Amino acid sequence: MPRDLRMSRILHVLIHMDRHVARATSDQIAGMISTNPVVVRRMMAGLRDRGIVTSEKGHGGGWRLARPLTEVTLRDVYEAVGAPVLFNVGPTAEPSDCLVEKAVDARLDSALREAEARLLTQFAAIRVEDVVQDFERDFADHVKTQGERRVCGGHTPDGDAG
Amino acid sequence: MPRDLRMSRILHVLIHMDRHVARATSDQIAGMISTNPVVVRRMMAGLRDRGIVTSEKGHGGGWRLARPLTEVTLRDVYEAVGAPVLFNVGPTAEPSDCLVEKAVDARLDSALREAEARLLTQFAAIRVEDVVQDFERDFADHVKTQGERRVCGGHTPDGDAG
DNA sequence: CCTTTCGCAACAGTTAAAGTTTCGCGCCTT
DNA sequence: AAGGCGCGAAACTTTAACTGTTGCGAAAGG
Repeated sequence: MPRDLRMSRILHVLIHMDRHVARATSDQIAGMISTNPVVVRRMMAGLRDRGIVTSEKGHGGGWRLARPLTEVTLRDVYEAVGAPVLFNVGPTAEPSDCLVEKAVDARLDSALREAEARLLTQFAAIRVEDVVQDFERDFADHVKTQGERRVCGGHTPDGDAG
Repeated sequence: MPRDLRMSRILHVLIHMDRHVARATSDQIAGMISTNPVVVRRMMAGLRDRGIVTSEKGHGGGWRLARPLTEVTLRDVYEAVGAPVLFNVGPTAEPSDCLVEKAVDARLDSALREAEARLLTQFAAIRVEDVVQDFERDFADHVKTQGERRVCGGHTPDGDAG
């Protein structure tokens, strides 16, 4: 159970916006992911800087998708939150004079860099729209077996339910 | 949160013990990795439980390797420190009722699990002895180009220089 | 008996994300 | 033009895990 939840939360938000609420205020978004509007603005700022969403102030303001989710990959989202360190483990931060430590850290670094490169490649290959497809399949099954049309937090797939 | 340095530090220690100091007290080991003996004992406890090292109390006590480094892999070390969470990013810890969140977390989980499995497989394929080989090659170069025989922290490759 | 050395418990320090509070500043409505 | 809405940003506190530190107990040996 890792710590940095921003990717998960942002994907959650982007999909809700695409499917259910074209425009959403930070307050409404905060409701979707059970947090508060300041945290939302902090997360969304990176997306705005990368042209994934836009923000508007004042009455009728809030957040909108700036491009379709077919043109946003998980890697875009990862970078939009500042490309945080992926691994919780790793070699010592600063190089040492000790040749033993150098050899150890070189090995660890090599393994971790390869794993990181692979993971980022995989992130780049997954469009947010692919996750939407996953959701739609799950949702169809859910409706069929349980007759329940609500998704979560009062939102339905056909419109904003506040 | 700072990165988890235990694997790096333990590998450093194991190699020094194998090459330079057959027996070492927690105090001496703490000197090798610039920390204090309590941290050392905490790290080494897992290795002892897994039969990688042994500890003895009292005069002449301390730590010893219990088996050759050809029989210890990076994965053994990883598990000896409690198999900490590898990734710093990931989905929300607890499953949600929201189908969107479920779809998001399933995708992230899938990508991360695959990356984790690959990394652990790679750790399992690297014996600590392989890192010793890396070190010996580097050390030979070092002696050739700089004529310096010290490794670090006052230890030489031929014996304990406490 | 006394020193050495590990074993263990308890607590403070560090770091980055998450959560909160409180401003200011545009923008739309009236 | 006034007022409320909503983002922007700064300044905290909280959280979680490893790390660092102190103190006491127990075992081993001279």
